[in-house]
Amino acid sequence: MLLRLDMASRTPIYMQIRNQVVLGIAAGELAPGERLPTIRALAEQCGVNMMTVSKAYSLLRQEGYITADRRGGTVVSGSPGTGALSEKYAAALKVIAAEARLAGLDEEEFASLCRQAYKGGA
Amino acid sequence: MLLRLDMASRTPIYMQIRNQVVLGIAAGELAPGERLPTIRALAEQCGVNMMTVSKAYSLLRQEGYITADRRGGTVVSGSPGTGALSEKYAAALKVIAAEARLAGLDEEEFASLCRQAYKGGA
Amino acid sequence: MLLRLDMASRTPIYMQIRNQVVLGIAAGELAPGERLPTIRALAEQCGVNMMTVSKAYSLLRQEGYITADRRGGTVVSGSPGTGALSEKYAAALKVIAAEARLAGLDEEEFASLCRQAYKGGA
Amino acid sequence: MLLRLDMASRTPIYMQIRNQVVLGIAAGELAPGERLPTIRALAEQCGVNMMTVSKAYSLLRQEGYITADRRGGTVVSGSPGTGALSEKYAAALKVIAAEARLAGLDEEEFASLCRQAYKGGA
DNA sequence: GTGGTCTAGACCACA
DNA sequence: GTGGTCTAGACCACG
Repeated sequence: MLLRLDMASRTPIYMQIRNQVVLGIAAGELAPGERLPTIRALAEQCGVNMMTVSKAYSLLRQEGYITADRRGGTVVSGSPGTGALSEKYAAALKVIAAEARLAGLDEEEFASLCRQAYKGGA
Repeated sequence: MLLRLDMASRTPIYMQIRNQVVLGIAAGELAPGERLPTIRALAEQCGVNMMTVSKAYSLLRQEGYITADRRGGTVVSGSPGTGALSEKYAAALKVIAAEARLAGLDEEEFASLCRQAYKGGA
Repeated sequence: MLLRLDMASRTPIYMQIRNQVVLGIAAGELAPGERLPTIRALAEQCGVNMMTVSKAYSLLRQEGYITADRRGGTVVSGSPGTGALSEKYAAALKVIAAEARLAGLDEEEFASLCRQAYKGGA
Repeated sequence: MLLRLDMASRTPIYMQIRNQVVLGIAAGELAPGERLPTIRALAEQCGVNMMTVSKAYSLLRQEGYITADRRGGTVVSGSPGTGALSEKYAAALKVIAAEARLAGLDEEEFASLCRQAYKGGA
């Protein structure tokens, strides 16, 4: 599990970390129960401040993707799955679909792209 | 074409305006050649600062969705269509797909959701 | 709305701020739609760091008690009310009830104390 | 008397142990004079560090809920009962009452909830 | 050694 | 001028 951060991106670093952890979990690289790197270790590895990593972990914890075990360490939590995409992501998906339509993709091409994105996390 | 802005959202207002214009174009509510409201009019209608609308228009112009009219107005441009989703949106789609997977949706359900989002802009 | 912080308490400062804002809203001192002090102002007034106040506001926002208006400022949100006490607080209430019982209070005395606490926020 | 510890909770483990002992005493499951498990036994049973259990016992002793037995054991002490809720818990109760009010509960509903919490420890 | 909290600065996007 | 983000330190509670 190696993180790639783009310091020039307008996406906040803590959100980039959060996104890549989510991608890692979805891809199975991070199995439920597996331990994440410590805040300090990840901060050093990425060359960012501890608080930035801490913020990412806090967000992930709040979203239920990970849990902080009081005995030390942070582990991936076996997420139950609500069975539905959150409203926020559904709205984002609509915008992306509009972009795709205006880029000239037809419904099949877009659906294929989406399947590919889904499979990417396998 | 009525804009719905959420002042409490974390998405910047200018981006909300931009997104809704893109959605409007994709849905055919805004046809190529059609004239957009003036910055002043839209700002008043939405109750936001003119600078905010200006920023949205600048972004849309820069992305090629609209073009400055000869007489100072702004019109929807006939989109060329590159035939591919921009890298930025492809990355966002991957994250959304991961969210969907972790929410418990299988590939078919996600693809169906994507088709729906695409059709929504019809 | 004046905040009283106890720097010696083991309750984190950001949580003290959060609690007092909740108490203020419940007491009607902070009406829905009313604007909260800016992070900077409150930080200076309380003699704490901006980030500490920011953390308290973030928590309150996440809990739905306040909303950050993008046009600047933070306002009290008219909370809908779920109609039930969260599990976390229900558990805390059980512990308090046990403490009361062991302190020698009977059911009536405890209920009276609870009513008083409820009315205190009127 | 079986303890249920949540390693993912933000409440420290030693405090969870302390709280459950208090709940156990209030509920009568632990009678005055009754002997508590040894630190070592409880630590093994719960899968936590001995120091953690020791900390909980120290706190309970300091609060007067338990006393050190002559031969090294620990027994539940006959609680004197001060007749009043400690200031700390009164403050916590106020916050909970505020939460309840904002959750939409009226005074009766809250009082009923409190009686229930009190009776729960019967 | 872990995460949690806090400080005293700073820069930036947004409006 | 607002909140959001980040840094480079530090101390503390917990286990």
